[in-house]
Amino acid sequence: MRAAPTILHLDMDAFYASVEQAAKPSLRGKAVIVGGLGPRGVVATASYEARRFGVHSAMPTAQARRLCPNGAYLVPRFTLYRAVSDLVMARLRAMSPLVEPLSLDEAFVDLEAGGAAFDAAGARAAGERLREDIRAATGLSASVGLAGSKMLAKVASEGAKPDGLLLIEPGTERELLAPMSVRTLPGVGPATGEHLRRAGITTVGELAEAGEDELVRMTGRAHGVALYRMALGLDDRPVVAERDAKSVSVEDTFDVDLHDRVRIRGEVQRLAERCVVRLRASGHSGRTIVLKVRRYDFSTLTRSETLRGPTDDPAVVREAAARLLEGVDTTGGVRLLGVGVSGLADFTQEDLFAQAEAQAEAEARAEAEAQAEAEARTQADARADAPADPGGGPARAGVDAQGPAAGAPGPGGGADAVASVGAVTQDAPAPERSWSAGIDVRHAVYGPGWVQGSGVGRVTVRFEQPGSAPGRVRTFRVDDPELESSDPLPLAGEHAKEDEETE
DNA sequence: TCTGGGGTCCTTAACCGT
DNA sequence: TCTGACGGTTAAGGACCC
Repeated sequence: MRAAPTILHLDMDAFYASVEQAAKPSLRGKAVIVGGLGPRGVVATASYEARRFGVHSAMPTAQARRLCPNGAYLVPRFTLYRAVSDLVMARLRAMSPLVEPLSLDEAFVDLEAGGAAFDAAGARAAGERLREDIRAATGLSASVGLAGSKMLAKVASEGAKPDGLLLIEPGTERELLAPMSVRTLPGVGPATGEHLRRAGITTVGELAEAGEDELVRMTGRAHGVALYRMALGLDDRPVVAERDAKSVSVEDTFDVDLHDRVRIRGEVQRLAERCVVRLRASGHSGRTIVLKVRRYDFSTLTRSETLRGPTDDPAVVREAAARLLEGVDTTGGVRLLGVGVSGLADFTQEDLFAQAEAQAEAEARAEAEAQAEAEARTQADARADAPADPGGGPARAGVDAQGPAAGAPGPGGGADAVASVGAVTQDAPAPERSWSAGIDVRHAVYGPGWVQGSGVGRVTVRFEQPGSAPGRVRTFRVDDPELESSDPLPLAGEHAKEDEETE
């Protein structure tokens, strides 16, 4: 157990919010909240300035607005975050081949495997170099934790935040952990935390004292064993580079609950299509179709069906999802619908066979329903665009359209159903362009900027860009022909240039 | 105006076959 | 032939993570 502290955990500080601040000079030093902006949105990330008001992630955006009414509320722009994340991950991979990304802003690195460090001094040096590197490449701050195991490295980076580095010396971990809350251990969330609290266990030290048998009895086999080992600072999970996806899913929460059964069926069909697009983009097919329904009272249920073989055929997934929906009572209203595929397989020869079989099966059944659904879909126009893939051909097509990517307003917040914004409704075909707060735009005269807000037929744009000084604000009509949405501009990083060539 | 979206892993129960 | 143990698969739900 005397492992050298050469496992590194990297955590970008308030990542989404920090990227937005880097991209929008006028927001530096300000409270920035990134998340869903609709009536049912939640906060994804709050800048440290916003956290001072009590805003934190997973909080309903409405509550955040009450706590911090003057913050900048922005919609997340994942393509931009992914691009920045790629720059960061590239730095990590330059240190070691053993890099395990956990999300866009977090990763483990096994420094020893890469020959980057073999002892505490070397690890600390590598960690500091990495932080400088990331700042130079992206302008963002990162926190680094170093320890002899993944769990401890993560605890360390948590303690290092923001913009710091913390190394846990081997031999000190038990004393270090003992006084900490059980909630600091990965895997202990609200439910387990409360469960343990009722048993009088609130610290990691008390967890260790309880003993393995007791913990297994309280929390179940796998959880109990893992908990006990973590309480002792024991964790021998390796850093694994490539972990393949186990499922693909899409889901939508609606601004208002859906009651109309026809509309619900239509939404399920749309979700199934989107799910398949993603499934194919990931190079997989899948065998189990899952329908998820969250009802008006927030109770959630799932229904699943396993096919005889894997498929990536939109028709097959659509029909399976429709079948699953028939077994669900939606009276009272539905707030969320989701469609997923699990039991993933890479494409293989047999798939073609299984697929044809599954399809024949499904087709035999659906028929009549499909008719009704087709009609339902007409009303759910949206910007579905969807090439539809009529011929039903194998459609294994290499690239398949990935959508307009980047800055496109995207379906983010159930664009339909809006209307609510009092009256108006000019002759023109409704607001077909949605100017979500935070997205990038370009004006024919004033150049690049971003949407600061919109409403009552107006959109307010701030004209500035990553390298520039804080910019001026101007207001336009939402249908101003000189205004268009645009792709995010790269952040102003010293070394950013070479990497962008590829984009 | 309470509570997103994308995942992972675990547990339990039912069922099937050996 | 009946019964039981056991393992694998499927389905459903829940906790947790970022």
